[in-house]
Amino acid sequence: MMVRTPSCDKNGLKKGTWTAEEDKKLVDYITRYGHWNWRLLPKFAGLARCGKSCRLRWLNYLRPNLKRGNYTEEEEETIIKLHRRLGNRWSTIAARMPGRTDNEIKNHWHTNLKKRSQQHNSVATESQISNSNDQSPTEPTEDTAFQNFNSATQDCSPLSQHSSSSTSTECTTVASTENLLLLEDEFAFWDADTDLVSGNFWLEPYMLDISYLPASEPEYFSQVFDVELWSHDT
DNA sequence: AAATTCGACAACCGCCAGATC
DNA sequence: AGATCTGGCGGTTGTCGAATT
Repeated sequence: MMVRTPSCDKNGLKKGTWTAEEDKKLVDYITRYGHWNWRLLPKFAGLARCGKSCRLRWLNYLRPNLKRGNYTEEEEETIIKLHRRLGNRWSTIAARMPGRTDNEIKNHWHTNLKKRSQQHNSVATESQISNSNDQSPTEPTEDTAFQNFNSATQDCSPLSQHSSSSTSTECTTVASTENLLLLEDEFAFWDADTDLVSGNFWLEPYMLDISYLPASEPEYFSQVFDVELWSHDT
């Protein structure tokens, strides 16, 4: 749908929009051999693309079981909530939302949810100001608890992509017992539906789920990919 | 009806961390 | 130990169609 002007980089590699033919080559190759090396993959797959471009195309568009668009209220609330806690850690947020990519979530955030979140925040701030005299300063809210966790573990948390060289021992020292208890509470939900993350979804990497596609799209996919498509009943 | 603005999102870019040589 | 390679991430851009003026 989004069409970028086709162009080539200095190495003669193609840039811009992927064609159906390129998609087919990429899917065919990965379905058969997997993605063992993104840099070399395009050469073996017969694509005049850089590895990064192939990787991105696969992860954000061609990978099986991706949902596309049509965010539910629940999903949007989840994104807003997670963003409030995690900030712009899109990949971490995406990991909590099976079928959604970090890129898609990021886009949806910037085009839809940011405004909504800001509105929510301004309302929340107003009510906080009006209630500030009533609230005990020692009583952590859901969000402050998370901030405590973040500040205590920001250099060593697996959630932090920019981890430093701090050792786990140092991190344990920094994170107070209180914070760790809060952490347990905060991330209780993290395990609540791990089967979504660690279960069939990830164990069936090459099962193409087309249940989310409009009626016309399975035909396109089966033509383009020349692979057997099926949706699973859950 | 034409021009302009806006919303959507695929894709690129540069940076970083970890792995490997 | 240092250099290089690779994968991954978040920020940003570019282009389209839709909506508005």
